[in-house]
Amino acid sequence: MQSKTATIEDVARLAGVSIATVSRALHHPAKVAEATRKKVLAAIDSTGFTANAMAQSLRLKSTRMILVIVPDIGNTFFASILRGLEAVAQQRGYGLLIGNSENDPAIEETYVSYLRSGKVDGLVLLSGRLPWPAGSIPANPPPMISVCEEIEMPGLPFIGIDNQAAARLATEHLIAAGHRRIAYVAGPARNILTRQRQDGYAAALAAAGIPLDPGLLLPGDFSIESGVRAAASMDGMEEPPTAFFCANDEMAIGVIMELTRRGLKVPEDVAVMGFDDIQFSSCTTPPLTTVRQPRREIGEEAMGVLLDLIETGTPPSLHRLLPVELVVRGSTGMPAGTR
Amino acid sequence: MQSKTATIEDVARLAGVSIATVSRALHHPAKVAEATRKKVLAAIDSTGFTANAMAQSLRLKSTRMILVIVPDIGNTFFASILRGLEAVAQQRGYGLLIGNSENDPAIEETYVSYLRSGKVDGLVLLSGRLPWPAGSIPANPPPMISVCEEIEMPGLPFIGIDNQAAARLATEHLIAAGHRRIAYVAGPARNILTRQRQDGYAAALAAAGIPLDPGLLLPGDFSIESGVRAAASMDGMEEPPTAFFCANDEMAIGVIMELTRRGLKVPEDVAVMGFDDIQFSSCTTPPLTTVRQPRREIGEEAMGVLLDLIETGTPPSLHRLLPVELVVRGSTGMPAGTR
DNA sequence: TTGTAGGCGTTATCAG
DNA sequence: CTGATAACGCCTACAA
Repeated sequence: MQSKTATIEDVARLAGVSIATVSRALHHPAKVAEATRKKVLAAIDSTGFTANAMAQSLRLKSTRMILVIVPDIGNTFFASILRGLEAVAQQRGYGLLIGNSENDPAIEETYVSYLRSGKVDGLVLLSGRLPWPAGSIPANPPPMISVCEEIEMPGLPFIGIDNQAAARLATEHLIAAGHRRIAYVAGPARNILTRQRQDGYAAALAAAGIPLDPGLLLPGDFSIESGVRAAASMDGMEEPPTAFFCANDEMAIGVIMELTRRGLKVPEDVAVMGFDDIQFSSCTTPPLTTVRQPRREIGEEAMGVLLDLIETGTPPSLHRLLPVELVVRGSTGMPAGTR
Repeated sequence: MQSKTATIEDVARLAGVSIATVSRALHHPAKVAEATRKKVLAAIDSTGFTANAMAQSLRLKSTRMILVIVPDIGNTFFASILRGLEAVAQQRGYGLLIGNSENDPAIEETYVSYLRSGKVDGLVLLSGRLPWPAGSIPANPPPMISVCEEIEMPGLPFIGIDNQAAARLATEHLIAAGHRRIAYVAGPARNILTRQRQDGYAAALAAAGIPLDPGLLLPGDFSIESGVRAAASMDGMEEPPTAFFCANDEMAIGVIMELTRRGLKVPEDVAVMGFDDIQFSSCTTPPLTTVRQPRREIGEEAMGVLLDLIETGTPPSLHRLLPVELVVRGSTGMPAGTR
């Protein structure tokens, strides 16, 4: 229709009112006579007018955009969380800016600039760390929340699960099935999830009176390949584990692959347990027993808290843990007798 | 430091110059005396000034933001494409707004409003369709490009692969291995990828003098479950296929799962071929033979073209196809003799 | 080389 | 109920 996009002025002219009235008709319908409102709406319709978002944001000092920093967009673990985040954002009239950081400081730098320049109103951190170089947190940080991977910072709200309790649950399942030599395949050493899950693993062992064998603490980095390596490390052991508890599903998948390659049967010879319940965990042979996090709910909850924070300004200082669920599939079972 | 974010005025005052000079020092350093530039930079430093992006965008009529509509954020297929898109966007000073549409018109509606309200400068379509209700394409559409799933619209540039040729390549690999009864597991009926890949499949069959058996055209929807169903449909057949060519990897994974569940060996009893080479395709038992798309390159190329279009305004009307690669892994092989 | 001033498109305040 | 009008923060002719 129009060759350039219409402005509020065009609408005003066509409707025969002032631009103030047009704006009011849109945002405070009650303050405008029904008849003029109709005229304005008609004019908007025929001009195809849409308010310029930049002008609005400048005036209102709010963009209704939330930045989500995710460490790896290719990790399906984050997809459901993003869906949850987006669902309530959309519902409350906010948009989501998904930023894939790849753990690259240069990229995080870019995203920080979005905050500082006012491109977004708030921040969701899925990356387990603040996007600022250590120690240089700004004096007045933007509204933000950390999700799943807790970030230690006073006043920073967090939504996730009780990783220690969940890991303990998982390990207990293995113990209940008769396993006593259970390996723990860890994530990156400094990762908080790794540490919390290892604590849960240790707690379950302790409660069952099983001494923790440091030789059964296997390094990993959350990748499939590191799972493969962990399983391969059985080679050097005089007393190999009868079960692997992996800090995430990807590594568990790697473990299963390598075990299978070596002709070991899962779960008859060795049991494998994952963590997270990503989509493909039900597609392995055998399907993976794991711990499911309520990812969508985590996302929904997190966005709710953040938007409350933005809109009301009340720092909630919240630390909310959602319940997990043990998903027993085929990769765990009775241990292969005594070995 | 400062309790409210500094504006250009604060910087100007501190540096003892006008705001115009500050702006110039930032954007046209050559037009400013070296000494004053230094003063300005120092003032910027000590105020912690960052230009307000909304004000800039309003003034410049450009947001340097690109919207990417992806149909399903949980589909790992898109991750590498997004990385490619992001890499060149970042490099050229643009940001990416990733919009997950879930094929939901209501959500697409939201994203369209981003375009109309000037929140973004351009659009990348990974969804295979325009985000406007049929027939209501705006008179002056924003700069955009379709990727992977071609959208038929005059003047709309496209970057992807030659799906027909790729599918033919895949099918020929199966034929070369001796298969003559090859099933095709399709995607959603109206999906263009499905049709193009089926054409390639049919062409390969025709070239080999193998009649196309319509009973071997199996419905699917790109999901793992539909792959399971496709494999299960062997039940009713008097002459079951000795190979499955699936229109994507997810369905191939489903096929392998169901085949295995039925006690059939892959590839000894039945061969399976996928399409896309998603991450987990190397983790199935056996690992999946498939066709790899150069996804990162596709993303990079697409963003390059789009930004050229935005910056120079020249409609390229481009239709660029990138080469694919046959990735032979364990799920294909010699057919089980004559059957 | 620098400063002045107009305007980008909105919204909200304040008179009428 | 409606209309001027002043910001919002920035960039860029134009003038000095």
